[in-house]
Amino acid sequence: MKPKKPELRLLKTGSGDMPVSGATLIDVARMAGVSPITVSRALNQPQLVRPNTLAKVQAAIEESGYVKNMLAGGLAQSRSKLVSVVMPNVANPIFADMVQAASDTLTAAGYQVLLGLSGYETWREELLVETILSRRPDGVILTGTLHTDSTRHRLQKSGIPVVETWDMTPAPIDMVIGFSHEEVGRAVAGHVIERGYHRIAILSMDDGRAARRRQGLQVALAKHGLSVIATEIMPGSATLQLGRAGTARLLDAHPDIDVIVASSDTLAHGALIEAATRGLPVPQRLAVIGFGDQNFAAHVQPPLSTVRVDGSKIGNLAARAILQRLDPQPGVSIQPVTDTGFELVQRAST
Amino acid sequence: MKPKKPELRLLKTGSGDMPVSGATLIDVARMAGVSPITVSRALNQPQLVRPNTLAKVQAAIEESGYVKNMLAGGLAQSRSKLVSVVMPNVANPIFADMVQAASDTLTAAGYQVLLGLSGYETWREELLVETILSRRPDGVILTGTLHTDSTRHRLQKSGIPVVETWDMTPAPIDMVIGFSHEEVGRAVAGHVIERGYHRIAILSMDDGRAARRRQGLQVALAKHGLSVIATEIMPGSATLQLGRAGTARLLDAHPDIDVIVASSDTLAHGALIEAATRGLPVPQRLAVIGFGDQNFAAHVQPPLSTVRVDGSKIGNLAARAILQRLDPQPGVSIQPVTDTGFELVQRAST
DNA sequence: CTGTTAGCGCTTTCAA
DNA sequence: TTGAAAGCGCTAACAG
Repeated sequence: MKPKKPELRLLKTGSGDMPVSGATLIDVARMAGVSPITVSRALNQPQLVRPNTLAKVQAAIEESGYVKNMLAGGLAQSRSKLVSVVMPNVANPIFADMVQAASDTLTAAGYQVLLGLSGYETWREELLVETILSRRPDGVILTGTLHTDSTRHRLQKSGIPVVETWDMTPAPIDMVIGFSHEEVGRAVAGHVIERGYHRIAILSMDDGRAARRRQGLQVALAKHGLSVIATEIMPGSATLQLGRAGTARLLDAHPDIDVIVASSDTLAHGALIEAATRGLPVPQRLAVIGFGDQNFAAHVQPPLSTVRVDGSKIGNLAARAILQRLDPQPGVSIQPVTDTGFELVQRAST
Repeated sequence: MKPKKPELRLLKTGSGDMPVSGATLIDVARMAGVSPITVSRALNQPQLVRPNTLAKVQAAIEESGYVKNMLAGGLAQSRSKLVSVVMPNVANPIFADMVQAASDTLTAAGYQVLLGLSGYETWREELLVETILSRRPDGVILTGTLHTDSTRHRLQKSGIPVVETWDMTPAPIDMVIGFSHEEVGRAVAGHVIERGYHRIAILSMDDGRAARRRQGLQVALAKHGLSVIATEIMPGSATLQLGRAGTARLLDAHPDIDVIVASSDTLAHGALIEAATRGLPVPQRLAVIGFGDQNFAAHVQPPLSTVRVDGSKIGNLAARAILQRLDPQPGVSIQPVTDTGFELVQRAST
């Protein structure tokens, strides 16, 4: 057992040498001739510190190259200023839009984004969420409303604000910002029926939300005595190639298909290319309907009909919902459960 | 001054009640009838703990719903298990590919990604890097090699591994994984010259790396007595619309342009659409060259020539470079400075 | 294999 | 307006 000399550390750390690696708040305090807590205040609540003192502290900070340690700060305050955004991947532009918007909004409010890419399996998400919670984020934004029980419980017990996105659910973990995928399917069905298509095919990714849209579509079609004549479910993540390949398979098996309902604009775009290659006029001979739309559908050739959803809007709303919970702004109000809506965008002649 | 009773806290925290919010390591320790450090070991170095003890600890963890606190752990160990990935945005697919790959690699190694979206101005990046450093990440992956002096110094002083990406530089902060944009420009020039194009236009974003490519292109062209007859620099971030609009401006002013060199595939795609709208056969009447390529160029109609770079590869290499520094693997070796190369992909007839 | 002690760097009471 | 003391929850460094 050695002698207890707390001052010893101070002397060691601050010895006249260069500030080799990291200056601490205590170092800054000593340089400025004030107590550590004063430096802390100068940093976090400058209005509580006399301008004179403030100046001394700031000089010391400059000179020492001090960088705040949020690990220590977060531990002491139980506030990490971290918000985690969890989604399957960032390759899909609608997710990229979501993180981008969430990040912008959160950064502006002094938070940082802990990125969690979960893939499409809930057990992966479960592992990820556990790791994420160990960082004590101040909020979590999830994609979708389908999670393991364990994920739901852990998040609920954590007591931090949680937003589920891109979908609706009667039993949210906490807050929800999304829309009904079944309803999207129904809307597409309405459009298909109205246009009089009969030979309907689905080109879709292996993804739960896409499945819900297919479901909504098929149920609504059935009510009108229509059914889907072929379905192609692609594994992995959507690419133009997959869209082409899937379309080729569909058309090879059923040359008389008159409309392809794709689960994403990327697949739909692939379908357009395949159609062009085969010399099938779109939409006269073969109509193609997409989903997603990054102001995209109207600009490819030929233009697509698509269901337009706005990842930026969802990301922004989700971030604002979290922020509103963290420090409530009297003026602002965000519905805990919000339907951001979707929009069926038709090309002139589809 | 109150009596010092450290035991008091223990009694308070662990009072027979429900584990209301967060159980701590100490709570778990008491439940398992061991010391805190044993729990810590059970979690981090299970092989050092007798199976019997381990079981008791695990039971206690289950029962208490304990979640590790990495803020505390990180503070104690000075290792946050966090790596920050900084890039202008995540909307550009090549950047999305980069984060995705970096995240995959880092997650597999037990690290998490702190996302930093910096925009295209170095002063924004500077602010961001400062905030990021306050989280004490174990590594930082930057985009580009153009940074403020302050950014460079702070990072260098921090002593953590840093990788700059997407570019080469004679004076790296630490490590570099990228390629020369001037050289890309030169390669494009070679292609243009070889094909005999004379009426050369540039369609580009307002971005430093794009500028370097333009520079390389123009210098190389000049050596062959060629010059660019028109340049359109678009603000903001690349979209199909911008590509169309820019192309329209170029063609309106110079109807005889025979090749457009675009700074991204998105812009190039926009150019294709505009060309199609005007009935200009590509590439017979107007050739279009892109940059980026997410296996994209070959699949749009008509196909593009493009300079292919691989965001995934860069992200993966960058992550591995960081990891290799954090705990060196004898077998593995990654060049501190690596040229990932690029590839000029030609369509058959361009 | 397990425990004791002493912090990591910051912020929270309270007090001055 | 400033300071002293006591922790936040965890782990390193030694013991035993």
